Amino acid sequence: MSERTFPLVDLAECCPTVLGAPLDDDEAAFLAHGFAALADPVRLRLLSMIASADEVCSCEMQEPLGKSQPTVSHHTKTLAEAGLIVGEKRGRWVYWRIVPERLDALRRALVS
Amino acid sequence: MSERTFPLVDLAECCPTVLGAPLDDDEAAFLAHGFAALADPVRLRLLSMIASADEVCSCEMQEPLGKSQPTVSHHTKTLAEAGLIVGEKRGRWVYWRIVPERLDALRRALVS
DNA sequence: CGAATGTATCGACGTCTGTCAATTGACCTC
DNA sequence: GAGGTCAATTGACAGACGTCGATACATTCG
Repeated sequence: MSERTFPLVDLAECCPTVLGAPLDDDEAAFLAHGFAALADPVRLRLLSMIASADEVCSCEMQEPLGKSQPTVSHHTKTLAEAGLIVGEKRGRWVYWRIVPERLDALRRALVS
Repeated sequence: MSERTFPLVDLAECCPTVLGAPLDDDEAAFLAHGFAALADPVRLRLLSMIASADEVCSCEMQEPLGKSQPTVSHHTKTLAEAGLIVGEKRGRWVYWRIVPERLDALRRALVS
């Protein structure tokens, strides 16, 4: 392989990280739960739609995803339980937003 | 199996990101496959052990993980197929190393 | 009130996944 | 070669997961 520079300093300050020291059981389970929420194409598309629009109603996502209403509801629940999104009910609708801190924590876990 | 090459430069600059614009099906599937490899506590501990020691023999990981030899082999295969680690056979042993570029690509997909 | 609409839950189904015992394969050493 | 050691594969099994139709729950509007 060609040369590679290691940006060691950066943001490796807090939080459990995969690549620093060996993880214990609890840290591994916590991170695995987060990554499991990202391990499905439909959920990733859901997440990207929400992130791109800042706030999205469930009813807006069903059609572009090509999935049934129960399926969309199931996936939003999974993402919410993983702490990646939060929903707010206004009237008959539920509006979802990204939780940037949680995504950041997962991202930082992968810092080299 | 058609071989597809990813130049390092492209990996460093391009690549799908979850939070920028809505993902299409292919991008979502590609990322989901990567995150799925991270979605298991045993695999995360495996990965962190390899990353911490730079190079690790399979035989060294079986005991601290408390898993059977076939199970460890199964997980290393999963990680390798996701492109996160590579193995080199030397004599009777297989030594595993991290593939930083692949982890970086997944990490960058989560950039806000 | 009752009808309509958006969401969540339930039940069922097929598929995927994690696990291990048993076996096979590769390699080393005597 | 024979026997020993490490890794990969196979087969089997239980549990988790993605999906959808049907249904129940909430809220708004006549």
